[in-house]
Amino acid sequence: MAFTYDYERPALTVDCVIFGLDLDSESLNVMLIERDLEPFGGMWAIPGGFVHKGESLPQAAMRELEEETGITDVFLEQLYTFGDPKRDPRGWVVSVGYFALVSPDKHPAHAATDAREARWFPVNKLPRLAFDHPEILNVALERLRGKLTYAPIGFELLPQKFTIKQLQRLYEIVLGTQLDNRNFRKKIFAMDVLRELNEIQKGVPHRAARLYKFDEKKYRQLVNEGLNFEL
Amino acid sequence: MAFTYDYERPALTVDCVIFGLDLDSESLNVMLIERDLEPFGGMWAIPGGFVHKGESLPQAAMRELEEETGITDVFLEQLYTFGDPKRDPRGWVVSVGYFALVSPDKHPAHAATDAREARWFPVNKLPRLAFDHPEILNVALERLRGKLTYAPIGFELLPQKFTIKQLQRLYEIVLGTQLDNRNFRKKIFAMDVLRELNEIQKGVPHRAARLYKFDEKKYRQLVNEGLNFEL
DNA sequence: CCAAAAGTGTTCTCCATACACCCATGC
DNA sequence: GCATGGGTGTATGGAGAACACTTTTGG
Repeated sequence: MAFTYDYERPALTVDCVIFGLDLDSESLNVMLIERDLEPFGGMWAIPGGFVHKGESLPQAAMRELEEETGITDVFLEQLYTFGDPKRDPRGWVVSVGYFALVSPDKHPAHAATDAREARWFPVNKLPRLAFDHPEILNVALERLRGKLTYAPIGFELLPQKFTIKQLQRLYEIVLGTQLDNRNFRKKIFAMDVLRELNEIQKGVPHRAARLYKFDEKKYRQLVNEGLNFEL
Repeated sequence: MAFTYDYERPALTVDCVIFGLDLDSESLNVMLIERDLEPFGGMWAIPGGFVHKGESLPQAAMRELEEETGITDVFLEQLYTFGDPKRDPRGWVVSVGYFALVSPDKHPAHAATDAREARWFPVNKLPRLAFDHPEILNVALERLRGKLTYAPIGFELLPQKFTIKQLQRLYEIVLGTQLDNRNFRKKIFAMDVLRELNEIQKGVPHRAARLYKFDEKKYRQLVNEGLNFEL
């Protein structure tokens, strides 16, 4: 029993890279908070904080998310653990990185947050970041881009009801590519994971597009039957 | 400064899932060690141990690997971090999981280890494992299988010089599929990442196959030019 | 010369790509 | 009726699946 205490222990934190999509400005955004304490006072940082005893890691990540940004109920996935002994000037602090995807339904990517000092930044117009947060953010971005093509996580960044074009824009924005309209539609419809709604877009100055929902039940079922999502 | 000490800290460990391939018995193996201490005394476990202060996580993983199994200089990649507060009956122990791939050149997957109590087990004939190690092992296996198809990590499990057939067997063994001989060759040659050697297999009672090496330099170069490895 | 595995040629099908076209709606 | 984006049809090439075939070597 005793030997678990024979070594000095690190402090343990979670940091959450929170992604949001702004379809108006066509940008992928990240939520950052302004640090008031030293070190790195006045700089921007990824939301995060210490893991409490008795908490699981995802619990800690969700708690910090809510405390610092007011965001709840989002897609959350463990990213990577950063443990370089010099990553925090205050001492030995190991951080488990998470990444979160928030839908504009739950939190508009251009609006202010409830929490003071929290703001969205476009991923290509980031301020200088505290600690090793640039690295964490890079890892998160790579993961998001990588995973987008083979897992249905993009829907987490869209409103529940979306048009095919919006879905396509999402892929184009995040991956930085241009996709052929026709072929994108064929591909996504071929997978048969969308439910067509009897509703159309509103407030556009041209033909309104049909709205769709991601059908998660059907998706799971198809996966069991051997489907592998790919876009 | 003081506030980094306001919370109780977890013990931090690394655990390494070590994969090896035995081409004779055609099995994917995992190296396990027999625990002598309680809890879980007498059960088998994934090699691992406490992270020391001043060490980075990969350093700790490599050190534990060498101390417990004698294995050095292998492919090592961070897997996932396991932090359930109940995962260790001794208290709060968070573990960063790693997975390692070892070549038969460096450590034959059927031989005994230098370290006492360390042994290879075929992944489909595992003993009961201590702690949450079954879960860690599953995550590692999924990662290995997933990554094998889109990253050139399979070569880490083969000797430096190998035949195309051996490479194919590797994929068949790990993925549990059967691959068409002709098509496999076409695919791997089409990617142009192997260097043909002026050497052939020895000691086989039939036509000897040509030996190849993975050409890492060429691979990196091709990746820069837009190649994406896939098998 | 024969068994056993190495290594090759070739057809067929399907799907990603490219691009032209028609449709619906607001102004 | 025309501009704007939504939505569809279809020819083409290339890659993967399937499978028959030839070559080389040890005994």
